[in-house]
Amino acid sequence: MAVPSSISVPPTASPLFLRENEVRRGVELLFFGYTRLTRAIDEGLAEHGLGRAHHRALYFIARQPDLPISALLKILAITKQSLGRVLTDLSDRGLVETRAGDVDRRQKLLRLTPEGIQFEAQLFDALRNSLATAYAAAGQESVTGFWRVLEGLIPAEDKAMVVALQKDI
Amino acid sequence: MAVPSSISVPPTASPLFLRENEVRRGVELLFFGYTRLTRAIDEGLAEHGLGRAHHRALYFIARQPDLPISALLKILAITKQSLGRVLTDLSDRGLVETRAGDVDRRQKLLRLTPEGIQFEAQLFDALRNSLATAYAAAGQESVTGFWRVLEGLIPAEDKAMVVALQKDI
DNA sequence: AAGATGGGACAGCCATATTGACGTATCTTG
DNA sequence: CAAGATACGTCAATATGGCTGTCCCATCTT
Repeated sequence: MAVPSSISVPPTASPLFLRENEVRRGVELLFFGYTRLTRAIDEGLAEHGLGRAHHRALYFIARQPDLPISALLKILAITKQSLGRVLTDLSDRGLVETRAGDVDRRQKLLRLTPEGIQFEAQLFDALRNSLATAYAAAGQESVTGFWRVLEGLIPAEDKAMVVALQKDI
Repeated sequence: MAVPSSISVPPTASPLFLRENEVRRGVELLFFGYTRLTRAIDEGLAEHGLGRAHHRALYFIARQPDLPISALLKILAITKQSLGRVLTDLSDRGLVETRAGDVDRRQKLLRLTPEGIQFEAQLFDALRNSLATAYAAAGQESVTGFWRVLEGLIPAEDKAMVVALQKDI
C-alpha cells in the first residue's frame, strides 16, 4: 500500500521534508524501544505492588533529592491528584519521606528513605543492563547521536528542566 | 546526593559497566522524548474521541494493510480483549474495515478505510513535524546512531517483527 | 472425527490518568 | 497589617486502557 501521507520529494528537498520511511522508522523504534525498556522493571515493581507511575516518581526523587512537589509535578506533567496517590503509596511503604522546605516552609521536599534508595537502585540496575547492552552494541558515536535526536524532541519550554536534571551528574 | 546505584569503575572497565550518568541521561531523554512525541497527536485524536491506544492500532494497520489480528496483537503486546475494544471503536467510526483471509478464512485482515487513511495521514503529519525537526537539528549521522541504539533495546525475539515492518518501505 | 487455531464476547477488576471544587498553611506585597 | 498569591492536600466523580477468566463459534489440520 502506498501510505497516503507519503510525500514525494527529490533528494535535494529541504531536510524538514524527510522521506516518510525515515520518520516511520523513528516512530517505530521509539515505540518498541521505550516499551521494552520499561518492561525491564515491571517485575521488580510488581513485587512491591507498585506500577510504573510509582517508578517514575521514585526515579526523579532519587535523581534530585529534596525535590519540591511542584517540581516533580512539572517533570511528570500529571495532575496533583494523580501524583498525590502515587506519593501516598510510596510513603506508606516507607520508600519516600518528606520534610518542610527551609526557605519556604509551605514546600514539602521529597527524598528517598534508605529503603527507597535501595529499591530504586535495584530497579535502576535493570535499566542499566538494558541500556548498557544497547550502548555497547551501538558504539559511543551512536550514543551521542541517540542523545542528540532525543534532545530535539523535547519542546523548548521543557528543555531547561531536562538540562537541570543532567547537569549535576 | 550520591545515588547509591552508582558504580565506581575506572575508565578502562568493560563497556557494559557504563558510568551511571550515561545511563540516566538515556533513561531521561527516552522518557521525555517519547512522551512529548506522543503528545503531538493527542489533539487530533481527541477530536474524534479517540486515545493513544487507537492511534497505535491505526498506525500499524496503515503500515501493514491486510494485517491479521494475531499479528497486530503481537506487535502491540496487549490482550485480545483490549485490542477488541479498540478495533470496535475504530470500526464504529468507519476508520478500519476487515475482510476474511484468502488462505485462511478464519483470519480477519485489517485495513484502513479511505477515511481511516486520511485520518492516519493527518496524525502522521504531526509526528513527522516533530521528528523531522529533531532529525534536522541533529544531523544524519546522529539519526543513524539514534536508530542503532534503539534497535539494541529491542529484545531478540521481537527484532524480526520490527525488521519486517521496515523492510517494505 | 478430533484437536488446534483465529477470532469474538461477556463479566469484572485494576492502574492511572482526568476535572472541579474546596481547605489550610505560609509567603509576598501594597 | 490586610489581602492576595502560592504550595500542598483532599473529596468526588469520571475516563482510558490495560488485565484475568471463561465460553463460544468457525475453520483449518491431522
